[in-house]
Amino acid sequence: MGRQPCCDKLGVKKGPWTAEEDKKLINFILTNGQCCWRAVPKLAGLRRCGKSCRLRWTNYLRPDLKRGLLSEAEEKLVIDLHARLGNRWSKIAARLPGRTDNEIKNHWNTHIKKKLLKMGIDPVTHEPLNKEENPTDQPIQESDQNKNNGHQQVVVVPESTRVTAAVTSSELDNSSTSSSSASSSENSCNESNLALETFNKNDPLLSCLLEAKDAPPLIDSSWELPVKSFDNINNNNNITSLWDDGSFNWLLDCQDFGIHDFGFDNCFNDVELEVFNTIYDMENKK
DNA sequence: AACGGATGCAACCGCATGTCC
DNA sequence: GGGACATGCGGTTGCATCCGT
Repeated sequence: MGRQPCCDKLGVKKGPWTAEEDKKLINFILTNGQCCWRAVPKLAGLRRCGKSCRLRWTNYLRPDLKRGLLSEAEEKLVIDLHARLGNRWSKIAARLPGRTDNEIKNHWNTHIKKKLLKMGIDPVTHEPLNKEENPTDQPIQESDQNKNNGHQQVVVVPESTRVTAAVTSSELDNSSTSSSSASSSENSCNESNLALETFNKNDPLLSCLLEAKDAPPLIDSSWELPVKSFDNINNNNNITSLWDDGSFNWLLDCQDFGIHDFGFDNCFNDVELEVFNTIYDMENKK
């Protein structure tokens, strides 16, 4: 007996999501929370596979997602983590708050890989492509099998780049298991700072990258809540001008999300929540 | 302006893993 | 312990957009 398909293939829609479908999914999850993805399409009135709903939510609709290209700092962190973890994108994503495994995977394949190759660095081994043999710095193959739940994956790390500071691969694994969900973004934010601080500057690749002058701040300014904007609203009650000057573009990025589900309602007072709802309505009417 | 190749990203697929009974 | 099912993960694909000719 073969395994049942995750959903009834007949009558299941595929391809890009429409705004209407997004709205249904968001409404459902905001009302009911995330549970039992298999049942979500039916309950939400969607002709989609549960898997597809989960993917759409985690990769696109989730409110805590950052948008736009990865910053220099994030890119460096991805490279560092990839050197230690290999293609374990979800583990890597867990260290970058607001980023999804899919996003990082795509960014790696489309940007970072090419950048590394251009720099003469093998994106798989993180070693120089035409590296001369150096007996004092032989790469050490760290079998990752135990940490990787049986995956036959070997991360090749040169001895000079092995972690001597606070974060080790096993620690990464341990922490990521506890911070793999969106709900732990605060923790993972701190952890990503920690991981960045622990870059081993002896790594030829990392030291090269770290030499870049004027690196942007680790925390993307767009990630901060526009507290000033809320002050203006409280004082002036002028929502439209605030919207026009871009103060609330971050809300557009978040689309229409579940502030209650994510504890954001603890961050906002009643006026702010009202503003949020007004903006949401305005955007829907556009 | 039109065409074709390159690029980037959202979404799908199949397998692995976790959990429940 | 093992089967069934739900969820998670990573590789891959398809398509829209960009860009050069």
